[in-house]
Formats: sequence, structure tokens, C-alpha cells
Amino acid sequence: MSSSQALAMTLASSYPYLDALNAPQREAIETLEGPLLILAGAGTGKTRVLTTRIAHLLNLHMARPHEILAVTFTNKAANEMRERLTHLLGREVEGLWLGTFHSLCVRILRRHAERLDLSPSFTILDTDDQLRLMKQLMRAEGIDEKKWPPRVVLANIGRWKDRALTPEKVGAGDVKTPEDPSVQLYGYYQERLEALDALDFGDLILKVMELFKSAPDVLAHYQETFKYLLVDEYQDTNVSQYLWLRLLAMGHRNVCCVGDDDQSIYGWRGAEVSNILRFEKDFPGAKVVRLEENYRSTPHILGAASALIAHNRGRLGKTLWTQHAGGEKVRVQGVWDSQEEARFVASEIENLISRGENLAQIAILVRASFQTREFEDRFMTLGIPYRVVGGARFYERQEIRDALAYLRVVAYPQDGVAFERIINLPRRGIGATTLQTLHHHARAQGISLTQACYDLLDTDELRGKTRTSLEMLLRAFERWRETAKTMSPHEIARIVLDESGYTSMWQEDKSDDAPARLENLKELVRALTEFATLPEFLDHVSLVMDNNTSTEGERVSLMTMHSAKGLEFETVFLPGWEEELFPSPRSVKETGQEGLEEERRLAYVGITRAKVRAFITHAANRCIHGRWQSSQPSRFLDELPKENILTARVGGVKTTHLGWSAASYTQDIVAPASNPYKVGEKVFHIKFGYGHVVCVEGDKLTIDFAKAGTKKVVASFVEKA
DNA sequence: GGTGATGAATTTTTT
DNA sequence: ATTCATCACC
Repeated sequence: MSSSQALAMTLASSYPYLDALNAPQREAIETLEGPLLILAGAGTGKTRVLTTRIAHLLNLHMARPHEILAVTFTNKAANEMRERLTHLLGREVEGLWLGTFHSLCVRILRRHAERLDLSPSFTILDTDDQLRLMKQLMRAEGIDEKKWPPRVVLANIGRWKDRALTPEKVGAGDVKTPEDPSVQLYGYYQERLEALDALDFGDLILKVMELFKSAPDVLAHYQETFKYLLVDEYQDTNVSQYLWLRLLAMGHRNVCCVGDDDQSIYGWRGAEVSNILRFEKDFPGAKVVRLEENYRSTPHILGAASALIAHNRGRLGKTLWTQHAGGEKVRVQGVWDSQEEARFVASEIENLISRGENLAQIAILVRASFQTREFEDRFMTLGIPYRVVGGARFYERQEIRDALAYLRVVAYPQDGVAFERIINLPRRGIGATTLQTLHHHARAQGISLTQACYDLLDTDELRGKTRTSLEMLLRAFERWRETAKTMSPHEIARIVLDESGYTSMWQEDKSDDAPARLENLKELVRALTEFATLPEFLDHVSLVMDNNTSTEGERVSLMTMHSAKGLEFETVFLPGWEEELFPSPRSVKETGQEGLEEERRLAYVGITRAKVRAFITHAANRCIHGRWQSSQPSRFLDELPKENILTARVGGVKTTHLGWSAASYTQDIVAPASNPYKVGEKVFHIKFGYGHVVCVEGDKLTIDFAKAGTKKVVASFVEKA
């Protein structure tokens, strides 16, 4: 034991935050030196251990904030950890290296870009950019996109990057068939990225490794700086991230990883549970602490989850236990179809509301995001406030990405990816042919797309309308860049969007979703007020794809089980436990037993989110891709012990009106007619667009929407058009 | 170079 | 059901 650790032990009692911990938790916190692996089951206080550990390191003056590197899985988790740390220490901590692998890598890369063939203002490509680039590449190479879908090629490349395989390292055993063009395209893809001064997500990790290998002084600097390393959600790290970590930890070996092999649900993204097993091998003498006391769930919930996960082979094995007693059994409910499922869940939620339960403590966790739709419909009809977490994310919307492309070109003139996106948006007569000419020139001369435009404008290559509008566009960008020097980012954004004609493009658009898009653009400009500079904002956007899900207001949460990781709710609904949906047939088909086990872990994650009560439902019929299918209950249901569950089934061909409980029916009649809308009036709804009121009942309106058809909604969800 | 019609494929999960 | 690509025509 080191002297500092001995010190920690003796002083422990004078740190009140240690007193509330159980023995293993305390051990996990007081083992500050040397490699430590914390196997933390669901709900065993893992985040608490991590934050307390950081607080303890700081309080004992064993490290200054900038000497601690803490890696989380999501930006949200990083923020939460920061908040809890502030709370523990009673003050804000500045300078801590706390973030996701990706955001930490960007921070390092921007600092040392000159040591690599990158500029400090390199671009980070997102999935959309990647896809566009790959399509271009494949077209240029004459590769059939039908036979080799660009998404699949990109997925292959992504998996190779997850395993730290550069194009030359990809072997024959890494491709499914010898004629797969992915390897060849991987090489070209990397060349294009380099020419574009761009990195994709996987590159962020690999580039830092490259930096460390080519610049030993830089590596030494970070190895010395980061005296203590902490990693959350360790079961979801990939090989690259593991190697990255090992490189940094090699010297002092003060590395603490927290994970749960039973909650590994990102195998499809290259996560390797085996990193956990490797840990003890690569860090001999590593201490392993197991956290098995669950503070979250009732015995029935825990019992159901534990029995389910016990069906997996190849797990490290943990026995979760709780001091809680009693509680409700997990309810398993069969319904006729997905609509009835939505009605059932909604009526149960109304029951909970009438019993005074907090909506923020209720969540519906689905396997696939399309499942949220029917719940949304139902909640809107009944006026149950809800929020969809994750899903179609703000920064991924078309109009937002277009607007961002404009801003990127203003901030980084050489950003070809962004420039290409908006060069003809709104339409200004610069079509595919012109673009091809520009590309050809840019590549031949090894210059940026923007530079190629300037070059070609000096020649007679371009004529007529094309020439004038390209010239105008370049002038406009020059002007905006000038403006950007003196104005705040949000003012620049407004000017750029107006002067480019992008705003008017949507104003003139007669489609139903145009108003919502304009609203989103306004929201974007609003979001910009929080940033001092354009580059700062752009980095934020490419890394923090979380739409800042406002936690404000009491709302039911709707999300996938994946995005529910790390969260907890008093009540959890788990709909769609059917063979054709969960386990996902695709997952089982593609990766067999391994895939099935990952699905089971997902089920385990789902159940263990619940503190007090859990409902699992399965429908006999479901409409997938516009086609009705009948389905069998999920095999996972058979794996739940009888003593922990309560089964009910509503079968038969005739629909049973489960959701139409007396409560919701009377509410329809009793509710006062307190809304300002009249039959025939034109209204706007954020999700359904424009429509006319056809019926008014109390605060409910029946509206015939131009696009979405006839829907019944609560008056407060629409506005006058 | 732009537009509109037709037909096919698509949806698992996310930094 | 919706989105995307392709093709014919302006």
C-alpha cells in the first residue's frame, strides 16, 4: 500500500461522503493507486462511486483537476458527472478532463494538429457527410451501389476503425467475400478525408494514437499530465479506445474502469466486452471490486431481470441483491395490436397520474424508435405530456444541417464537404455538371473546392447564369466572413440564412413541414446566442449530437432501451416484446447466438431501469413497414420466473377496449369547452402540420390535417394558422 | 440544368 | 408508409 493510500484510509472518517457507502463501494474509492476494475451491476451506485472517487482524489490533493482524465460514454453522462461532482465538493471544478472519448480526442487533436497532416480547424464528418462522400467515391470507381450499399461499406470501415485496423492492416479474414470492395474503398476514403482536412468519428481516436506514436514527446506529456484515469461504461469500449487508454495508462497504471458485462449493448458498434477480461491480463495485479448491492429496484424487478440474464453464457457472473422487501410483481400484458398496446399504456399512465405519481418518473422503453409513434399519437389525443429522448435529433434534421453547412463555410472557407452541400441550395443553377468540373479541377490541383471555384471563374470554363451565381455566392461568403469579424455568431447566422435565400426558400415552400422547418431554423439561431464564437459552436454541434432534451416540466419519457442506459424511473413500460421485434430478428440473423445474447442484455437493461414497477406488453398484431404481421410473444417472456411476474392476456379476434377506461371517457364529457377554436378554423400543429377543425369537444379537437389525415388532439397542442 | 413521375427499398440500436 | 434513386421530358 502506498503512503497516500494509507493516508486516505486514516482520514476516511473525516470525509462525510465516505460514510454513506457500503464496504465494496468504499474499497473502490479508497483504492486510488494502481489498476482497478469495478464490476458494477445495474443500480449499484456506479456513478456515485466514480464521482466520489474524483472528489476524493481532489480532496486528498493527490491530483489537481487537470491531472484527472475521466471518460464517459455520452456527453449527457459527462454533464451529469460534473454536476454531481460540483454538488459533492460544494464548488465547480475547472480544468478536469471529463468527456467522451471523442470529445477528449478532439481537444487533444486541435492542440497538436500541426504535428499531424491536419489543420487545427479540421472538419468532423457525421454520418450524412460520410454517406455523401462514399457515394461520390463509389460512383467515381464505377462500383454498383445496389450490390454494395454505401451504408454497408461505411459500416465495414467503421468496424475496422473500431478495431484500429488501418486500410493496409485489413486482412483477407476481415472481409466476408473476396470481391467485397470495402477494403479498396477504405483506402480511397481515407485519401479523400485527408484531402478534405476531415476526420470521421472513428478517426478521432486513431489520429490521437497516430499522434502519440509519431510524437513521443507529446505522448510523454499526456502520460505525465494524466495521473489518474477513470473510464465509465467500460463494457462498451472498442478495441481502439482500449489501446488508446492502455497507451496513456502504461506508465503509472493508475487506471480505474467501471463496467458491467451484462449491460454491454453496443457490440454492433464495435464494443468488445472482452476488454473487461483483457483488463486483468494487461494490467497484472489489477484489483477487482464487485458492486452487487442494488439500491434501485424491488426484489421482483431484480428477480425477473436476474433470471433473464442468467440465460446468457459467457458472463462474468454477479449476484445482485437488495435490502428492499415487498413491492409489485412485474406485469406482463398481452394485447391485440400495437394500438391497443398504446391505449393500455396510456390508461395505466392515467391511473398513475390520478394516484399522484410524477410523470417525470415514468418511461416507455422501446426496442426500435419507430415504436414511439403510436404512443405519441395516443398521448397527444389524451393530452398526456411526453418527450421523446433521442430519436430524430435536432442537429440531424435536413434544414439544420444545411444551415450548419453555411456556417461551416463561413468559418472554414476550405470546408469542401459543407460547401458542396449548399452550393446549389437554394437552387442557383449550379448543377451536377458544374460540380463535377469543379471537383475535377480541385482534385487535379490538390486544392479546396472553394479555391477551385475562384480558379475557374478566372477562365471561360463557366458561362452564363452558372458563372454569375457562383460569383455571387463567393462574394456573399466573403462579405459574411467580413461581418463575422465584428458580429456575434447568432447575428451572423441570421444574416447568412436571410441573405443566402435559404430562409426564403422554406418560406416559399408550400409543403406542410415547411413551417416546422422555419421554426427549427429560428431555434438554431437562438441556440447560437449561447456561444461566443462560430468555431466553438460548430465543434459543440459535431460532438454533442444530443438535442438538449429539456428536462423541464413533468413529462413521460419515450426512448429506446439503448438511450435509457444509465437512467432510472419509478415506472417503466416495456412494449413490443414479440419475436419479430425483440429480440431483433436482424440482430439474431447477423450475429447468431452473440446477437441474441446482446438482445437479452438489452432486455436486462430495460427491466433494471425500473425502481418500483415494470410493465411488459406484447401485441398479437403489429404493422411494420405498412404491412400487418401477426407475432408471437418474445422468448424472453418465457425466461422470466413465474414468481416474479403477473400475467394477463387479452386475446380473441374482437378488439377489447382496454384503454377506454371510465376515467378517460368521463373526462371527455366533463371537460369544459374552454378552447378558442371553432369548426372550420384553420390551425397548425407542430407534428401534423396544417388542418381544419371538424369537431370541437371540450378541450379536444378533431382536425382534418392536409397531410396527416384526421386526428383528435388537445387544443393546447395547436395554434391558429 | 430543373422538374415530376414511377418504382424500389427500407428501419435497430448512436459517439 | 415514407424516402430515395432513376428516368423521361421540359
